[in-house]
Amino acid sequence: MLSKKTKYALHALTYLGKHRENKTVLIQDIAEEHGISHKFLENILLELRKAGYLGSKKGKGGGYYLIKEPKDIPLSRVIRLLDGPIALLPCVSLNYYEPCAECKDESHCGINKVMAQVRDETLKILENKTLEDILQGE
Amino acid sequence: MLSKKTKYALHALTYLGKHRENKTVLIQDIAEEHGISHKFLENILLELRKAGYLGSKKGKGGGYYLIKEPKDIPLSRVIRLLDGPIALLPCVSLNYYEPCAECKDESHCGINKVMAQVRDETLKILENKTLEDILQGE
DNA sequence: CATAAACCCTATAAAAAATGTAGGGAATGT
DNA sequence: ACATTCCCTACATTTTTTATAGGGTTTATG
Repeated sequence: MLSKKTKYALHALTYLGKHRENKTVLIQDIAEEHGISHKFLENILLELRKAGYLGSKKGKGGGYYLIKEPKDIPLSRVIRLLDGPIALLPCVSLNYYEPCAECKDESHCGINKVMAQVRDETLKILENKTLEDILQGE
Repeated sequence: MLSKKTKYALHALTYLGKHRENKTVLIQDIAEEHGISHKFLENILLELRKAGYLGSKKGKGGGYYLIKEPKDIPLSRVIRLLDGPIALLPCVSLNYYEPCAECKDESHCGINKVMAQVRDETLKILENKTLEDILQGE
C-alpha cells in the first residue's frame, strides 16, 4: 500500500493539474479540499518542488504550480520519491538496492529471480500511468 | 516492499518445496539455514498452516511439510496472507476495502480509477508467479 | 509411563517507520 | 512597514513491524 504521503502527493498533483489556468494555488486550498493537515502537506509539496515537479512563489499572491506536463509525471516517479522502492525486495531494487541478510547467494536465489521479474513487469505498469491518466478520470 | 514476515514465509516455502521427499522439516532447520529467529518464524509457519499451505506433525519426529503443489501457491496469496492488500490504496482493495477519508466521491476520483487499473494489472503478475517459479530458479 | 522433542498459542516488549506538529526564517506584493 | 506565503529543521506522537517469552499440547520411544 502507498503511504499517506504518497497518496496526498497524488491528490495535490491532481489538484494542481486541474488548476493550471491559475498562476498559483495555496497549500491551504489543497489541504482544505481534502481535509489534510496543512503542515503535513507543506512538507510533501516541498519534496515535490525539490524533485522538479512543482514551482513555487513566496509572499502574498504566492503558492505552488505545476511545472511539468501531466503526461511527464508517471506514478513510478512519485512513488519512488515519497515511498521509496517499487521492487518488493531490497535485493532487486534498482534505485534502493540492498542485499538481503538471510540470502547467502543472490545469484542462486529463486526468490530473487522471480522478484526481479515482478519488478520489471510492475515498473512497466507504473511508468505507463501518468498524472494525465488521473486527470482524465476526474 | 514486502515485510520480513512475507519474505521469510517465501524462504520457508521454498525450503519446504526443496525438501518434499522428507516427511517433515523442523522450524529450527529453516531458521538456521537463513539466520532467522526461531520464534518469529514459528509464528509465520503457523499462519501458513492455518491458511492451508502447510501440514504439521507434533512431537518427536514432527515438523512441517508442504501440502499444496508449488504451482498452486501464487505469490498473490502469500502476500495477501502476511502483508495484506495488494492494491496500492484501500479504496481499490478487493480483499481489504476501506474508503479513503480524503476522497469525497470515489466514483469521480481519477486516482481511484487509475489505481484500480494498476491493481488489476499487478494482480495478473502476482497470480501468475508461483512457488514453482521460485523453485525453478534455485 | 516417563521423558524429551516438537509444534501450538497468546501476550507482551522493543524497535522502527509513518504521521503529524511547532516555530521561526526568508521572500514578496501592497 | 506589514501581512502573506512558502522554506526548513527539529521534534512529538502514533502505528506498525519485528522479536521475545513462556507455558500448553501432542507424540515417539525406551
